[in-house]
Amino acid sequence: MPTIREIAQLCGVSVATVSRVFNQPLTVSKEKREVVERVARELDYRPNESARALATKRSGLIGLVWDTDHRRPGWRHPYLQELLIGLKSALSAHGYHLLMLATSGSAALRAVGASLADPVAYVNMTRRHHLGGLVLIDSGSDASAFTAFAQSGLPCVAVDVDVDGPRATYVTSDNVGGAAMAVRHLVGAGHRRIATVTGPRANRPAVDRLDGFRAAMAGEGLAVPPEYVVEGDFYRPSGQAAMRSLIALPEPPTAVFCASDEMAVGALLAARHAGLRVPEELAVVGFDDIELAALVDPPLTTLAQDKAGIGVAAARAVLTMVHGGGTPAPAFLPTRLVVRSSSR
Amino acid sequence: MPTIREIAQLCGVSVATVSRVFNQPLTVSKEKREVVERVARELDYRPNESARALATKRSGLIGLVWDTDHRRPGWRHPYLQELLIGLKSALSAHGYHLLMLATSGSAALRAVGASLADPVAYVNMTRRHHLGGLVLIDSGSDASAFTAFAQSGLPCVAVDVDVDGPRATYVTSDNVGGAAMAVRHLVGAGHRRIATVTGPRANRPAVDRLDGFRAAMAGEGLAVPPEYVVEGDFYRPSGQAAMRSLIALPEPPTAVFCASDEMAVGALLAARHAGLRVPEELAVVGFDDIELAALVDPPLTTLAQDKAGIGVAAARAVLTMVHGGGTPAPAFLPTRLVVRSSSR
DNA sequence: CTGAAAGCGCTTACAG
DNA sequence: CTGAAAGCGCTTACAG
Repeated sequence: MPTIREIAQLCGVSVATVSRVFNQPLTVSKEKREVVERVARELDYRPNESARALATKRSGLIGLVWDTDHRRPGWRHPYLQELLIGLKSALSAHGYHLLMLATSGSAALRAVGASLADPVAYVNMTRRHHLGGLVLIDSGSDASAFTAFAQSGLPCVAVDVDVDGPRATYVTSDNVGGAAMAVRHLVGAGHRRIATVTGPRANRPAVDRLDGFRAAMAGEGLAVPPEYVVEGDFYRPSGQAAMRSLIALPEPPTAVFCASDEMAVGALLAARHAGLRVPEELAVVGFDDIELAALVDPPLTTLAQDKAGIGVAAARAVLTMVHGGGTPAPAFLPTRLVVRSSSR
Repeated sequence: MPTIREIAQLCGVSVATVSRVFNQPLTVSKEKREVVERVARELDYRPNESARALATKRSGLIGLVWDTDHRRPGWRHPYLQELLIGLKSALSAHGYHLLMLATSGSAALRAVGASLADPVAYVNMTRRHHLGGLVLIDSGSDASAFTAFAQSGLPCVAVDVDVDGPRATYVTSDNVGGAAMAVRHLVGAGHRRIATVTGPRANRPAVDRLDGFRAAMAGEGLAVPPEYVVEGDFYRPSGQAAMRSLIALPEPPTAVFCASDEMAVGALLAARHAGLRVPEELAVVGFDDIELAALVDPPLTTLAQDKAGIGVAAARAVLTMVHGGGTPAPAFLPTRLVVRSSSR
């Protein structure tokens, strides 16, 4: 690969001039600029990014923190692929690459004193590699660690976790609004006894969906008896168990809003086992709109999240901070009610 | 962040000695080494990776090529998440990070003359960032471009695409063996009229699955009439269409082996629409073992790929080359027959 | 075993 | 507008 020196020699100018042509082209005379540009093109010159990062203390990289291989092996992000597509596309459009940071739980890092999901380790990597900022994806157990990142002062944006810090923000769906839409949809279909299966209490989207559910029920003048609120963990078995307990109630609900599609599928299974027809005897509404939602029997009514849009919004937020545009407010992306056959 | 100079001053040694403590510890006297190590720990010293990469021409990064946002927007990798988990874990274990390279179709890169999926652009990025090597994931249309990478001489390993080059290899499932298992399973269940829905002709796994199918059928002494081989594109609609045409045959098959679970689900739908009972009147076997396979009705018999294992194998292969261990032979990971209710 | 020095390839005040 | 020079933080022959 040619270097800036070779270009300079071939053009009969100094390396400073060559550098300027790429970084502040307007400060170079038209003639010299054109010569340099032509020669650079002919030699297919590309700046060495390591040298660049060393000199400027900036790299064209954004870090991605996504812990994978410990503690919750079964954990599966409901829409990681779409999220990555949105994130990567939006970052690419601005010439940034995405660096998936090695899990801090790795042997190599543990050797230097880092513990699992250790924010310090990630913050160090960020500095060592001159990353512009960090995107944090919760892998089901690191939410608390995220707070520590957020306070590091590095630009960071979390997905589906609310963090707070000088240069920290987050992106999530409008979970409150989505849950409210679910309630209004069910009420509109004539339901009055509506239960909900929530996500974990510690999870922000779970809390918001419950809040939205409660607020909308109150708005409709409907009561929510305590036994109509069952906590799940977002996974299918918990939805199935929750539904089983709801069905066993003296006065079971006629409709249930599940805080995730996985749990809604579990609810569908429980209904089938109990011999309940869906939607005639039980209406079910989920949240996420995962691929499976359209394929189960009956197809699931759900609140679709703008999965790729969340990735795009996260990318925009980091880039805004990287470019000195201040810390953006948290973004709440609208959800969309997709009515299928599991409710009416 | 402290630098090597500060450590050196505090310890009263030269920067060379400090550097050696981290890179060739045995060449430093025990006393000095221990002092340096202690001070480094106290200051939480971490080497600046940009400086390191500049000096050594090596970075602790492996590049990932996965084009996302063009030409085939609907394309979905059947097991990207598991693949990434395997890849990242195995890389992490050796202290390497994974750099998701910006899509070369981005405006920024196009501006410098790179076209879509342009191997040259990726090869350049690899050099500019001193990446150790490249992992290539086919996004449905880039297989041909992969050949160009492979010939660049950079260490690269492709997933599910056969590439050939001085430092290129690939990882895939034992597709031939998997298809053969499917055939033997169906024959064992008493079927003799067995059809197959293949993937695209240009796709290596598709070709291998067809070869395995044919070989096993021959081995069982069974004929494969030409109309029993229908080409699909791995997606559901194509499986559904293919099954429809098979059902319409004067002598329809009693069993079908689909080269992907998505197509098998399509086949299931076609069978349902035609009023055929599965598995009584038609047995269906898929390939992949995606999450959906266990959840459709009836649950799908399929050949499970070792998804994370493929990622791990890819990681091992690049690292072997990075560490000068030569070019590993292509790896064919075993598949596992998972018998569910769609066949018997 | 250790240090002085050159070098990796680029950027950016500082003079002119 | 342009160049000489210092500097980013590290590594590695080369002497000793």
